[in-house]
Amino acid sequence: MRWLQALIPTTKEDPVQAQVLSHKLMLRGGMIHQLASGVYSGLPLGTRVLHKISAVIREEMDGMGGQEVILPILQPLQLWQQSGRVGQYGPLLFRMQDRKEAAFCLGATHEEVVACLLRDCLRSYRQLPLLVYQIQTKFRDEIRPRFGLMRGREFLMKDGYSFCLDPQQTREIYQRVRATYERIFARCGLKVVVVEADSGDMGGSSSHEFQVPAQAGEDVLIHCTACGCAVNQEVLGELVPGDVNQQQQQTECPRCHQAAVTRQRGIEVGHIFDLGTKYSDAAGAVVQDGQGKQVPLHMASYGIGVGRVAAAIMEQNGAEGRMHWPVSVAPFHVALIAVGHTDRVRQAADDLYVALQREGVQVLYDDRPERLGVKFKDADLVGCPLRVCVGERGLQQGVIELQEGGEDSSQETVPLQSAVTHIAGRVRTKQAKRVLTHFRFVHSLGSFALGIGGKSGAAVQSR
RNA sequence: CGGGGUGUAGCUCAGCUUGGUAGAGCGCCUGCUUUGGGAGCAGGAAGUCGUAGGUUCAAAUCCUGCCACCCCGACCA
Repeated sequence: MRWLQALIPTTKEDPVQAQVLSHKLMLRGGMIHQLASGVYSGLPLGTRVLHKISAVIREEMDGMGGQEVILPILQPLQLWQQSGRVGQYGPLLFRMQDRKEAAFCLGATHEEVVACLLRDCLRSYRQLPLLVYQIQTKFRDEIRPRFGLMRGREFLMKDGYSFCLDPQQTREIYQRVRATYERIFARCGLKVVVVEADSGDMGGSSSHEFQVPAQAGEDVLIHCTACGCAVNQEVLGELVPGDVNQQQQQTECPRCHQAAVTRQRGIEVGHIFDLGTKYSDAAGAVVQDGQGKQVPLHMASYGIGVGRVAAAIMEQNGAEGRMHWPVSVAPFHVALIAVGHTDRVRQAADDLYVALQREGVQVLYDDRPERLGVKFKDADLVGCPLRVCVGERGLQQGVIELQEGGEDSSQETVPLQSAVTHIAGRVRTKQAKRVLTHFRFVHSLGSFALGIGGKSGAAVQSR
């Protein structure tokens, strides 16, 4: 993308509305634009990041046998009445009526909808375990939207739902999704901790949150080095005394009562729930098992806040006026900067821009007639993993300059002739590192869960 | 929903106390000079002062209602 004509409205100053780092960076970097409280437009850069994160999620979910679907955003309110969630969840729902004055709401989550879907469309227990997911905008009339994409009233979420024959099968899938989630976040360059959580209005027996430790986090995480428990403070039903902002301070563990508790703030980027049969019962979602008996489907649900992941990455990898994206989710691989305005520089930069793209490298080419300082400051904000400068000074020696993202990375020179292969190679290496760390293979859910290939039906029956 | 705060140009703000009909910096447009970390000079475009009403000869300024946004609490991906 050529910067001159791109919609990237960077700003020199922090917008007043933003308090936390990720929000400031997103606004200053021209990634998002606020329309109303908790409602944002995604500008080209922000949209690209959300797409990249979504792509990682899709790869991993598909890789473990998940099937992507698109569930309706427009939902009959009646569904929520049947599941009994209008009560607690009610105020969070955006409601509306159709022309016949029938009550509808916008999808805040899809347990009800997907339970109905499976009730009608599941043909045989042989299809189980089944995992469907979608990546879609969710609507919640939050009491207090804040911090940009961290808590919006309209936000992009990946929600997944598994259906099993029994609790045991659900536990297996649950554990596998948990492992998949850890891979997803690792590929996004995030350090996460998994904590026990409160399942809240969602219902069900057990739930875990994926928390990114960060000052800007809205949750407080408790970790006990003695008993090993890691929980969200809200689970304990009591406040652990002391100052959250003093990480080193150790207090008594509410579980094992040893003074070995550390606490930190966290951003909840994912949450998984073992739901039992709550929604299946409400929807009448049953299946005939191997003995011909009607049994309710056992359900679990799995969420990831896509925008929140982006915000969390920025909290972890950003600084004032500066971002550094991991290649996997960066808006562009390379920021290409034309230094100076001579014909020779322009020609060389133009050529490099075209050649790199031909090699599959995603390039943000700053071709604006701006001064260098302006281009560098903006490049700092956008935070591409690699920065390439083409300038008169280098061209005289037949080289361009290459720099890794990040604050104090050193600069190296690369001969112009080998620049394309060198840069493309560097991008591939950075990507490969992640792929190798997270090696995986595609297989069906059933065969994995049962530890054998093929005859999943028979195996379920023998259980 | 309770408590606090803010609404004036695309952005950050001054002007309001003491009413007299709107300003600065940044950004944007034109020209010249600059050009290796947010340039200089000259010229220019841009605002129903959140909104509705009231007081007044006269309201950005005083009064009342409403709305929006931000911050602190409950909520969540």
